[in-house]
Amino acid sequence: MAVDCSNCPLRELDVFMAFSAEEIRFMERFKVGELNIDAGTTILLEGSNSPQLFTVLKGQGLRYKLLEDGRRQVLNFVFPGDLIGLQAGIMGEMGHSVEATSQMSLCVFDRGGIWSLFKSYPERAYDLTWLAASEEHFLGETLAVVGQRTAIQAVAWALVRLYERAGSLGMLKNGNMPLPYRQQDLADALGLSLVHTNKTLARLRDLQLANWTEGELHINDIEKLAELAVSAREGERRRPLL
Amino acid sequence: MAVDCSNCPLRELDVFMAFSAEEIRFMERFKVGELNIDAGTTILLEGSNSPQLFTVLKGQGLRYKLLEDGRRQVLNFVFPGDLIGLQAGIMGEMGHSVEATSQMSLCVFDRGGIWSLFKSYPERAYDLTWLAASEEHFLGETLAVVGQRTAIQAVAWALVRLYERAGSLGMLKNGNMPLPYRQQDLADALGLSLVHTNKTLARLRDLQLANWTEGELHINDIEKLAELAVSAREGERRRPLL
DNA sequence: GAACTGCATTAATCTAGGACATAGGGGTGG
DNA sequence: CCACCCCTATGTCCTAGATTAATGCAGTTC
Repeated sequence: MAVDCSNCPLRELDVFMAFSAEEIRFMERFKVGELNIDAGTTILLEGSNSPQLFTVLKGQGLRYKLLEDGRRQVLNFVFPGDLIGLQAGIMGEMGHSVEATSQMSLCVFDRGGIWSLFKSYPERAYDLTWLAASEEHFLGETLAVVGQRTAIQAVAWALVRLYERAGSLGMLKNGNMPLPYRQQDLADALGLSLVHTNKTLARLRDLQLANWTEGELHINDIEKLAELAVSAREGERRRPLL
Repeated sequence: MAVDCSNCPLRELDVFMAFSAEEIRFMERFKVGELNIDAGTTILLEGSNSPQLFTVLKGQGLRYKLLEDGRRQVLNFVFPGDLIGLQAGIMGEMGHSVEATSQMSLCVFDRGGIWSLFKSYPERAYDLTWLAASEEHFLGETLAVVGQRTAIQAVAWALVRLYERAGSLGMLKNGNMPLPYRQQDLADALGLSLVHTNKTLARLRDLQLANWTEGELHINDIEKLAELAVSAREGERRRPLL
Protein backbone atom coordinates (compact mmCIF):
# COMPACT_ATOMS: atom_id res chain seq x y z
CA MET A 1 0.00 0.00 0.00
CA ALA A 2 2.95 2.30 0.39
CA VAL A 3 3.31 4.38 -2.73
CA ASP A 4 6.67 3.94 -4.35
CA CYS A 5 8.15 7.15 -5.58
CA SER A 6 8.07 6.16 -9.21
CA ASN A 7 4.29 5.99 -9.00
CA CYS A 8 3.90 9.01 -6.80
CA PRO A 9 0.75 10.81 -7.96
CA LEU A 10 2.17 14.15 -6.94
CA ARG A 11 5.05 13.89 -9.36
CA GLU A 12 2.64 13.97 -12.27
CA LEU A 13 1.71 17.52 -11.44
CA ASP A 14 3.16 20.43 -13.34
CA VAL A 15 3.99 22.39 -10.23
CA PHE A 16 6.71 19.96 -9.39
CA MET A 17 10.00 19.95 -11.20
CA ALA A 18 10.63 16.91 -13.34
CA PHE A 19 12.95 14.27 -11.95
CA SER A 20 14.75 11.66 -13.99
CA ALA A 21 14.00 8.02 -13.34
CA GLU A 22 17.38 7.72 -11.76
CA GLU A 23 16.72 10.63 -9.44
CA ILE A 24 13.44 9.12 -8.40
CA ARG A 25 15.07 5.82 -7.63
CA PHE A 26 17.49 7.68 -5.48
CA MET A 27 14.77 9.43 -3.50
CA GLU A 28 13.18 6.10 -2.94
CA ARG A 29 16.26 4.92 -1.12
CA PHE A 30 15.79 7.73 1.30
CA LYS A 31 12.20 6.97 2.00
CA VAL A 32 11.97 4.89 5.10
CA GLY A 33 8.22 4.47 5.24
CA GLU A 34 4.81 5.98 5.08
CA LEU A 35 2.73 7.35 7.89
CA ASN A 36 -1.03 7.66 8.03
CA ILE A 37 -2.45 9.90 10.68
CA ASP A 38 -5.80 11.26 11.74
CA ALA A 39 -6.97 14.82 11.86
CA GLY A 40 -5.83 16.45 15.06
CA THR A 41 -2.55 14.58 15.33
CA THR A 42 0.50 16.65 16.17
CA ILE A 43 3.22 15.76 13.72
CA LEU A 44 6.06 17.85 15.08
CA LEU A 45 6.36 19.86 18.24
CA GLU A 46 8.02 23.23 18.57
CA GLY A 47 11.36 22.92 20.28
CA SER A 48 11.66 19.24 19.56
CA ASN A 49 14.28 17.62 17.44
CA SER A 50 12.53 15.02 15.39
CA PRO A 51 14.58 12.20 13.87
CA GLN A 52 12.44 12.36 10.77
CA LEU A 53 11.40 14.59 7.93
CA PHE A 54 8.14 14.22 6.08
CA THR A 55 6.74 15.02 2.72
CA VAL A 56 3.00 15.36 2.63
CA LEU A 57 1.41 12.93 0.21
CA LYS A 58 -2.19 13.62 1.06
CA GLY A 59 -4.26 15.75 3.36
CA GLN A 60 -3.84 19.15 4.96
CA GLY A 61 -2.50 20.56 8.18
CA LEU A 62 -1.04 23.68 9.67
CA ARG A 63 2.12 25.05 11.19
CA TYR A 64 1.82 27.18 14.29
CA LYS A 65 3.62 28.66 17.22
CA LEU A 66 2.17 28.82 20.70
CA LEU A 67 3.00 31.84 22.81
CA GLU A 68 3.55 31.71 26.53
CA ASP A 69 0.19 33.32 27.22
CA GLY A 70 -1.73 30.78 25.20
CA ARG A 71 -2.16 32.80 22.06
CA ARG A 72 -1.34 31.04 18.86
CA GLN A 73 0.12 32.20 15.57
CA VAL A 74 -0.62 30.01 12.60
CA LEU A 75 2.32 30.44 10.24
CA ASN A 76 1.20 28.42 7.34
CA PHE A 77 -1.24 25.95 5.90
CA VAL A 78 0.31 22.65 4.92
CA PHE A 79 -0.55 21.05 1.60
CA PRO A 80 0.49 17.96 -0.33
CA GLY A 81 4.05 18.19 -1.56
CA ASP A 82 5.19 20.25 1.40
CA LEU A 83 8.29 19.21 3.25
CA ILE A 84 7.90 19.17 7.02
CA GLY A 85 10.62 19.21 9.62
CA LEU A 86 13.43 20.82 7.67
CA GLN A 87 14.21 23.22 10.49
CA ALA A 88 14.83 20.38 12.90
CA GLY A 89 16.67 18.47 10.19
CA ILE A 90 19.10 21.31 9.66
CA MET A 91 19.22 23.39 12.81
CA GLY A 92 18.35 20.65 15.26
CA GLU A 93 15.20 22.24 16.59
CA MET A 94 11.77 23.06 15.27
CA GLY A 95 10.73 26.68 15.51
CA HIS A 96 7.07 25.75 15.25
CA SER A 97 4.69 22.86 15.61
CA VAL A 98 2.89 21.04 12.83
CA GLU A 99 -0.51 19.48 13.15
CA ALA A 100 -2.80 17.53 10.85
CA THR A 101 -6.25 19.03 10.33
CA SER A 102 -7.48 16.23 8.11
CA GLN A 103 -6.51 12.65 7.64
CA MET A 104 -3.00 12.73 6.17
CA SER A 105 -0.47 10.44 4.56
CA LEU A 106 3.15 11.32 5.00
CA CYS A 107 6.22 10.06 3.30
CA VAL A 108 8.90 9.54 5.96
CA PHE A 109 12.58 10.31 5.54
CA ASP A 110 15.31 9.68 7.97
CA ARG A 111 17.03 12.76 9.25
CA GLY A 112 20.34 10.99 9.29
CA GLY A 113 20.17 10.86 5.53
CA ILE A 114 20.39 14.62 5.17
CA TRP A 115 24.07 14.89 5.59
CA SER A 116 24.83 12.09 3.17
CA LEU A 117 22.53 13.85 0.78
CA PHE A 118 24.58 17.01 1.02
CA LYS A 119 27.75 15.04 0.54
CA SER A 120 26.69 12.89 -2.36
CA TYR A 121 23.69 14.45 -4.04
CA PRO A 122 24.23 18.15 -4.43
CA GLU A 123 21.19 18.55 -6.64
CA ARG A 124 18.94 17.37 -3.82
CA ALA A 125 20.82 19.48 -1.32
CA TYR A 126 20.19 22.43 -3.56
CA ASP A 127 16.52 21.56 -3.62
CA LEU A 128 16.43 21.56 0.16
CA THR A 129 17.91 25.02 0.23
CA TRP A 130 15.47 26.07 -2.42
CA LEU A 131 12.60 24.91 -0.25
CA ALA A 132 13.96 26.70 2.79
CA ALA A 133 14.40 29.91 0.81
CA SER A 134 10.91 29.52 -0.53
CA GLU A 135 9.43 29.17 2.94
CA GLU A 136 11.28 32.30 3.90
CA HIS A 137 9.82 34.04 0.91
CA PHE A 138 6.27 33.16 1.79
CA LEU A 139 6.66 33.99 5.44
CA GLY A 140 7.81 37.42 4.35
CA GLU A 141 4.73 37.74 2.21
CA THR A 142 2.54 36.70 5.11
CA LEU A 143 4.24 39.12 7.43
CA ALA A 144 3.53 41.94 5.03
CA VAL A 145 -0.13 40.98 4.94
CA VAL A 146 -0.53 40.60 8.69
CA GLY A 147 1.42 43.77 9.35
CA GLN A 148 -0.13 46.06 6.77
CA ARG A 149 -3.48 44.81 5.54
CA THR A 150 -6.98 45.42 6.79
CA ALA A 151 -9.04 42.46 7.90
CA ILE A 152 -10.92 42.05 4.66
CA GLN A 153 -7.81 42.37 2.56
CA ALA A 154 -6.02 39.82 4.69
CA VAL A 155 -8.83 37.30 4.57
CA ALA A 156 -9.21 37.76 0.84
CA TRP A 157 -5.49 37.27 0.40
CA ALA A 158 -5.49 34.09 2.43
CA LEU A 159 -8.37 32.61 0.48
CA VAL A 160 -6.80 33.47 -2.84
CA ARG A 161 -3.53 31.93 -1.77
CA LEU A 162 -5.18 28.75 -0.51
CA TYR A 163 -7.19 28.49 -3.67
CA GLU A 164 -4.21 28.88 -5.93
CA ARG A 165 -2.24 26.31 -4.05
CA ALA A 166 -5.12 23.90 -4.32
CA GLY A 167 -5.43 24.66 -8.01
CA SER A 168 -1.81 23.87 -8.68
CA LEU A 169 -2.24 20.57 -6.89
CA GLY A 170 -5.33 19.52 -8.77
CA MET A 171 -7.51 19.76 -5.70
CA LEU A 172 -10.23 21.84 -7.31
CA LYS A 173 -13.54 20.31 -8.28
CA ASN A 174 -15.74 22.77 -10.14
CA GLY A 175 -14.51 25.74 -8.20
CA ASN A 176 -14.52 23.96 -4.87
CA MET A 177 -11.62 22.96 -2.71
CA PRO A 178 -11.41 21.14 0.59
CA LEU A 179 -10.55 23.51 3.42
CA PRO A 180 -10.43 21.45 6.58
CA TYR A 181 -9.75 24.29 8.98
CA ARG A 182 -11.73 26.11 11.57
CA GLN A 183 -12.35 29.84 11.41
CA GLN A 184 -10.19 30.07 14.49
CA ASP A 185 -7.27 28.74 12.46
CA LEU A 186 -7.65 31.44 9.87
CA ALA A 187 -8.06 34.05 12.59
CA ASP A 188 -4.84 32.89 14.23
CA ALA A 189 -3.07 32.97 10.89
CA LEU A 190 -4.03 36.58 10.25
CA GLY A 191 -3.83 37.97 13.75
CA LEU A 192 -7.56 38.67 13.89
CA SER A 193 -10.14 37.69 16.46
CA LEU A 194 -12.45 34.81 15.75
CA VAL A 195 -15.50 37.01 15.75
CA HIS A 196 -14.06 39.51 13.36
CA THR A 197 -12.87 36.77 11.03
CA ASN A 198 -16.36 35.36 11.04
CA LYS A 199 -17.86 38.73 10.19
CA THR A 200 -15.33 39.26 7.45
CA LEU A 201 -16.08 35.89 5.90
CA ALA A 202 -19.77 36.72 6.04
CA ARG A 203 -19.01 39.96 4.25
CA LEU A 204 -17.16 38.16 1.49
CA ARG A 205 -20.13 35.85 1.17
CA ASP A 206 -22.47 38.83 0.87
CA LEU A 207 -20.21 40.30 -1.77
CA GLN A 208 -20.60 37.07 -3.71
CA LEU A 209 -16.87 36.56 -3.76
CA ALA A 210 -16.17 33.51 -1.66
CA ASN A 211 -18.10 31.02 0.35
CA TRP A 212 -16.48 28.75 2.90
CA THR A 213 -18.82 26.29 4.53
CA GLU A 214 -18.50 22.82 5.94
CA GLY A 215 -14.88 22.39 5.09
CA GLU A 216 -15.34 23.46 1.47
CA LEU A 217 -14.22 26.71 -0.03
CA HIS A 218 -15.92 28.00 -3.12
CA ILE A 219 -14.63 31.08 -4.87
CA ASN A 220 -16.92 32.86 -7.27
CA ASP A 221 -14.63 35.48 -8.65
CA ILE A 222 -10.97 34.99 -7.96
CA GLU A 223 -10.02 38.08 -9.93
CA LYS A 224 -12.17 40.39 -7.87
CA LEU A 225 -11.09 38.67 -4.70
CA ALA A 226 -7.43 39.10 -5.56
CA GLU A 227 -8.09 42.71 -6.42
CA LEU A 228 -9.72 43.23 -3.06
CA ALA A 229 -6.69 41.63 -1.43
CA VAL A 230 -4.54 44.21 -3.24
CA SER A 231 -1.58 41.88 -3.09
CA ALA A 232 -0.81 40.68 -6.60
CA ARG A 233 -1.36 37.05 -7.50
CA GLU A 234 1.97 35.47 -8.04
CA GLY A 235 1.03 32.17 -9.67
CA GLU A 236 2.55 29.01 -8.32
CA ARG A 237 6.23 28.70 -9.00
CA ARG A 238 7.48 25.30 -10.04
CA ARG A 239 9.23 23.68 -7.14
CA PRO A 240 11.13 20.56 -6.23
CA LEU A 241 9.35 17.62 -4.66
CA LEU A 242 11.39 15.53 -2.27
CA MET B 1 42.31 47.70 2.41
CA ALA B 2 40.07 44.77 1.61
CA VAL B 3 39.96 42.45 4.59
CA ASP B 4 41.17 38.98 3.80
CA CYS B 5 39.04 36.31 5.36
CA SER B 6 41.78 34.99 7.59
CA ASN B 7 41.88 38.35 9.33
CA CYS B 8 38.15 38.89 9.32
CA PRO B 9 37.31 40.54 12.62
CA LEU B 10 33.89 38.90 12.65
CA ARG B 11 35.35 35.44 12.76
CA GLU B 12 36.84 36.14 16.16
CA LEU B 13 33.40 36.36 17.67
CA ASP B 14 31.92 33.48 19.59
CA VAL B 15 28.59 33.65 17.78
CA PHE B 16 30.19 32.38 14.66
CA MET B 17 31.11 28.76 14.22
CA ALA B 18 34.81 28.07 14.05
CA PHE B 19 36.28 27.43 10.62
CA SER B 20 39.53 25.67 9.97
CA ALA B 21 42.32 27.58 8.25
CA GLU B 22 41.69 25.50 5.19
CA GLU B 23 38.01 26.35 5.18
CA ILE B 24 38.79 30.01 5.51
CA ARG B 25 41.18 29.85 2.60
CA PHE B 26 38.43 28.29 0.60
CA MET B 27 35.93 31.02 1.39
CA GLU B 28 38.51 33.50 0.33
CA ARG B 29 38.52 32.03 -3.13
CA PHE B 30 34.83 32.77 -3.37
CA LYS B 31 35.17 36.33 -2.31
CA VAL B 32 35.33 38.51 -5.37
CA GLY B 33 35.65 41.85 -3.68
CA GLU B 34 34.49 44.29 -1.12
CA LEU B 35 31.89 46.97 -1.40
CA ASN B 36 31.59 50.14 0.61
CA ILE B 37 28.31 51.95 0.48
CA ASP B 38 26.66 54.93 2.09
CA ALA B 39 23.57 55.03 4.23
CA GLY B 40 20.49 55.06 2.05
CA THR B 41 21.91 52.90 -0.71
CA THR B 42 19.66 50.14 -1.99
CA ILE B 43 21.67 46.94 -2.05
CA LEU B 44 19.14 44.59 -3.59
CA LEU B 45 15.77 45.21 -5.12
CA GLU B 46 12.71 43.04 -4.69
CA GLY B 47 12.01 41.07 -7.84
CA SER B 48 15.54 41.47 -9.11
CA ASN B 49 18.00 38.71 -9.72
CA SER B 50 21.31 39.97 -8.51
CA PRO B 51 24.46 38.29 -9.76
CA GLN B 52 25.97 38.67 -6.32
CA LEU B 53 25.59 37.68 -2.72
CA PHE B 54 26.91 39.70 0.16
CA THR B 55 28.02 39.15 3.67
CA VAL B 56 27.83 42.20 5.87
CA LEU B 57 31.19 43.13 7.31
CA LYS B 58 30.20 46.38 8.92
CA GLY B 59 27.19 48.60 9.34
CA GLN B 60 23.46 48.07 9.50
CA GLY B 61 20.55 48.02 7.13
CA LEU B 62 17.10 46.61 6.68
CA ARG B 63 15.11 44.25 4.52
CA TYR B 64 11.67 45.34 3.43
CA LYS B 65 8.84 44.74 1.04
CA LEU B 66 6.90 47.51 -0.63
CA LEU B 67 3.21 46.95 -1.21
CA GLU B 68 1.36 48.24 -4.23
CA ASP B 69 -0.33 50.95 -2.21
CA GLY B 70 2.92 52.35 -0.91
CA ARG B 71 2.85 50.75 2.50
CA ARG B 72 6.03 49.05 3.55
CA GLN B 73 6.75 46.03 5.68
CA VAL B 74 10.19 45.88 7.21
CA LEU B 75 11.03 42.20 7.55
CA ASN B 76 14.29 42.39 9.32
CA PHE B 77 17.16 44.46 10.53
CA VAL B 78 20.46 43.59 8.92
CA PHE B 79 23.59 43.24 11.06
CA PRO B 80 27.20 42.31 10.50
CA GLY B 81 27.62 38.66 9.62
CA ASP B 82 24.28 38.49 7.81
CA LEU B 83 24.17 36.97 4.39
CA ILE B 84 22.22 39.01 1.85
CA GLY B 85 20.78 37.85 -1.42
CA LEU B 86 20.42 34.16 -0.79
CA GLN B 87 16.88 34.13 -2.14
CA ALA B 88 18.02 35.45 -5.48
CA GLY B 89 21.03 33.18 -5.35
CA ILE B 90 18.88 30.11 -4.97
CA MET B 91 15.45 30.88 -6.36
CA GLY B 92 16.50 33.44 -8.92
CA GLU B 93 14.50 36.32 -7.50
CA MET B 94 14.55 38.41 -4.38
CA GLY B 95 11.34 38.46 -2.37
CA HIS B 96 12.32 41.68 -0.68
CA SER B 97 14.62 44.66 -1.00
CA VAL B 98 17.64 45.41 1.14
CA GLU B 99 18.84 48.87 2.00
CA ALA B 100 21.72 50.28 3.99
CA THR B 101 20.79 52.60 6.86
CA SER B 102 24.35 53.37 7.83
CA GLN B 103 27.63 53.29 6.05
CA MET B 104 28.28 49.63 5.29
CA SER B 105 31.04 47.34 4.09
CA LEU B 106 30.01 44.23 2.25
CA CYS B 107 31.93 41.18 1.30
CA VAL B 108 30.97 40.26 -2.26
CA PHE B 109 30.47 36.73 -3.56
CA ASP B 110 29.70 35.67 -7.04
CA ARG B 111 26.38 33.98 -7.45
CA GLY B 112 27.82 31.63 -10.01
CA GLY B 113 29.90 30.11 -7.29
CA ILE B 114 26.89 28.76 -5.45
CA TRP B 115 26.41 25.75 -7.58
CA SER B 116 30.05 24.76 -7.49
CA LEU B 117 29.85 25.16 -3.77
CA PHE B 118 27.00 22.66 -3.59
CA LYS B 119 28.89 20.29 -5.81
CA SER B 120 32.26 20.45 -4.13
CA TYR B 121 31.84 21.84 -0.65
CA PRO B 122 28.91 20.21 1.04
CA GLU B 123 29.76 21.68 4.42
CA ARG B 124 29.31 25.18 3.03
CA ALA B 125 26.19 24.16 1.20
CA TYR B 126 24.85 22.89 4.48
CA ASP B 127 25.68 26.22 6.06
CA LEU B 128 23.70 28.00 3.39
CA THR B 129 20.70 25.85 4.11
CA TRP B 130 21.22 26.45 7.79
CA LEU B 131 21.10 30.17 7.21
CA ALA B 132 17.97 29.94 5.12
CA ALA B 133 16.27 27.80 7.76
CA SER B 134 17.36 30.27 10.38
CA GLU B 135 15.85 33.18 8.49
CA GLU B 136 12.66 31.22 8.24
CA HIS B 137 12.76 30.64 11.96
CA PHE B 138 13.10 34.29 12.81
CA LEU B 139 10.47 35.38 10.35
CA GLY B 140 8.11 32.99 12.08
CA GLU B 141 9.00 34.55 15.38
CA THR B 142 8.39 38.02 13.97
CA LEU B 143 5.10 36.98 12.50
CA ALA B 144 3.95 35.74 15.88
CA VAL B 145 4.87 39.07 17.43
CA VAL B 146 3.23 41.21 14.78
CA GLY B 147 0.17 39.00 14.70
CA GLN B 148 -0.41 38.51 18.40
CA ARG B 149 1.35 41.14 20.47
CA THR B 150 0.22 44.52 21.70
CA ALA B 151 2.16 47.57 20.65
CA ILE B 152 4.24 47.82 23.78
CA GLN B 153 5.05 44.13 23.81
CA ALA B 154 6.06 44.25 20.18
CA VAL B 155 8.30 47.28 20.60
CA ALA B 156 9.87 45.78 23.71
CA TRP B 157 10.47 42.55 21.84
CA ALA B 158 12.11 44.34 18.95
CA LEU B 159 14.42 46.30 21.20
CA VAL B 160 15.43 43.22 23.15
CA ARG B 161 16.13 41.36 19.97
CA LEU B 162 18.20 44.18 18.50
CA TYR B 163 20.09 44.52 21.72
CA GLU B 164 20.92 40.86 21.96
CA ARG B 165 22.07 40.73 18.40
CA ALA B 166 24.31 43.70 19.02
CA GLY B 167 25.61 42.09 22.17
CA SER B 168 26.59 38.91 20.40
CA LEU B 169 28.46 40.98 17.84
CA GLY B 170 30.37 43.01 20.36
CA MET B 171 28.59 46.20 19.40
CA LEU B 172 27.69 47.23 22.94
CA LYS B 173 29.55 50.00 24.70
CA ASN B 174 28.42 50.32 28.30
CA GLY B 175 24.86 49.40 27.60
CA ASN B 176 24.63 51.40 24.41
CA MET B 177 24.34 50.21 20.87
CA PRO B 178 24.17 52.01 17.55
CA LEU B 179 20.66 51.92 16.13
CA PRO B 180 20.76 53.79 12.85
CA TYR B 181 17.08 53.54 12.04
CA ARG B 182 14.15 55.91 12.06
CA GLN B 183 11.08 55.38 14.17
CA GLN B 184 9.26 54.87 10.92
CA ASP B 185 11.43 51.83 10.24
CA LEU B 186 10.49 50.25 13.53
CA ALA B 187 6.85 51.13 12.95
CA ASP B 188 6.94 49.43 9.56
CA ALA B 189 8.61 46.40 11.07
CA LEU B 190 5.88 45.96 13.66
CA GLY B 191 2.86 46.99 11.67
CA LEU B 192 2.24 50.05 13.84
CA SER B 193 1.73 53.65 12.91
CA LEU B 194 4.59 56.04 13.31
CA VAL B 195 2.74 58.04 15.91
CA HIS B 196 1.86 55.09 18.01
CA THR B 197 5.39 53.76 17.83
CA ASN B 198 6.64 57.09 18.99
CA LYS B 199 4.25 57.10 21.92
CA THR B 200 5.16 53.57 22.82
CA LEU B 201 8.85 54.41 22.82
CA ALA B 202 8.08 57.36 25.04
CA ARG B 203 6.28 55.03 27.39
CA LEU B 204 9.26 52.71 27.60
CA ARG B 205 11.38 55.71 28.37
CA ASP B 206 9.02 56.75 31.16
CA LEU B 207 9.15 53.24 32.52
CA GLN B 208 12.92 53.56 32.68
CA LEU B 209 13.35 50.53 30.51
CA ALA B 210 14.85 51.69 27.27
CA ASN B 211 15.93 54.91 25.70
CA TRP B 212 16.51 55.28 21.99
CA THR B 213 17.78 58.68 20.95
CA GLU B 214 20.03 60.00 18.25
CA GLY B 215 20.79 56.65 16.74
CA GLU B 216 21.77 55.10 20.04
CA LEU B 217 19.76 52.60 22.01
CA HIS B 218 20.29 52.32 25.71
CA ILE B 219 18.58 49.59 27.68
CA ASN B 220 18.35 49.99 31.42
CA ASP B 221 16.83 46.71 32.38
CA ILE B 222 16.87 44.05 29.75
CA GLU B 223 15.26 41.51 32.05
CA LYS B 224 12.23 43.66 32.73
CA LEU B 225 12.03 44.62 29.10
CA ALA B 226 12.08 41.00 28.01
CA GLU B 227 9.46 40.20 30.58
CA LEU B 228 7.26 42.97 29.26
CA ALA B 229 7.74 41.57 25.78
CA VAL B 230 6.47 38.23 27.11
CA SER B 231 8.34 36.41 24.38
CA ALA B 232 11.21 34.47 25.96
CA ARG B 233 14.77 35.52 25.27
CA GLU B 234 16.36 32.87 23.16
CA GLY B 235 20.03 33.83 23.37
CA GLU B 236 21.97 33.99 20.15
CA ARG B 237 22.54 30.64 18.57
CA ARG B 238 25.97 30.00 17.13
CA ARG B 239 25.81 30.26 13.39
CA PRO B 240 27.97 29.89 10.33
CA LEU B 241 29.66 32.91 8.80
CA LEU B 242 30.15 32.80 5.07
C1' DG C 1 -33.07 11.14 24.35
C1' DA C 2 -30.79 13.94 27.91
C1' DA C 3 -26.61 15.98 28.76
C1' DC C 4 -22.20 17.50 26.80
C1' DT C 5 -19.00 19.50 23.64
C1' DG C 6 -17.25 21.98 19.78
C1' DC C 7 -18.11 25.24 16.36
C1' DA C 8 -20.57 28.99 13.67
C1' DT C 9 -23.21 33.00 14.10
C1' DT C 10 -24.95 37.37 15.81
C1' DA C 11 -25.35 41.33 18.84
C1' DA C 12 -23.64 44.83 22.20
C1' DT C 13 -19.91 47.24 24.24
C1' DC C 14 -15.27 48.86 24.71
C1' DT C 15 -10.49 50.18 23.51
C1' DA C 16 -6.01 49.95 21.25
C1' DG C 17 -4.20 52.08 18.01
C1' DG C 18 -4.84 54.80 13.47
C1' DA C 19 -5.44 59.45 11.13
C1' DC C 20 -4.66 64.05 11.25
C1' DA C 21 -2.68 68.29 12.84
C1' DT C 22 0.91 70.97 14.85
C1' DA C 23 5.18 72.26 16.90
C1' DG C 24 10.06 72.01 17.54
C1' DG C 25 14.89 70.56 16.58
C1' DG C 26 18.75 69.76 13.68
C1' DG C 27 20.90 69.70 9.11
C1' DT C 28 21.93 71.77 4.78
C1' DG C 29 22.28 74.79 1.18
C1' DG C 30 21.72 79.22 -1.10
C1' DC D 1 20.61 84.14 8.25
C1' DC D 2 16.78 82.25 6.47
C1' DA D 3 14.20 78.65 4.05
C1' DC D 4 13.45 74.15 3.56
C1' DC D 5 13.34 69.35 4.73
C1' DC D 6 13.29 65.45 7.57
C1' DC D 7 12.58 63.57 11.88
C1' DT D 8 10.82 63.37 16.69
C1' DA D 9 7.35 64.61 19.83
C1' DT D 10 2.43 65.35 21.45
C1' DG D 11 -2.42 66.25 21.47
C1' DT D 12 -7.24 65.29 19.70
C1' DC D 13 -10.51 62.69 17.56
C1' DC D 14 -12.37 58.47 15.68
C1' DT D 15 -12.77 53.80 13.73
C1' DA D 16 -11.40 48.95 13.00
C1' DG D 17 -11.36 45.39 15.36
C1' DA D 18 -11.15 43.11 20.27
C1' DT D 19 -13.90 41.29 24.00
C1' DT D 20 -17.73 39.23 26.00
C1' DA D 21 -21.80 36.92 25.88
C1' DA D 22 -25.74 34.55 24.20
C1' DT D 23 -27.92 31.35 20.77
C1' DG D 24 -28.25 27.61 17.72
C1' DC D 25 -26.87 23.40 15.71
C1' DA D 26 -24.65 18.99 14.83
C1' DG D 27 -22.33 15.19 16.65
C1' DT D 28 -21.08 12.10 20.67
C1' DT D 29 -21.62 9.66 24.80
C1' DC D 30 -24.06 6.92 27.85
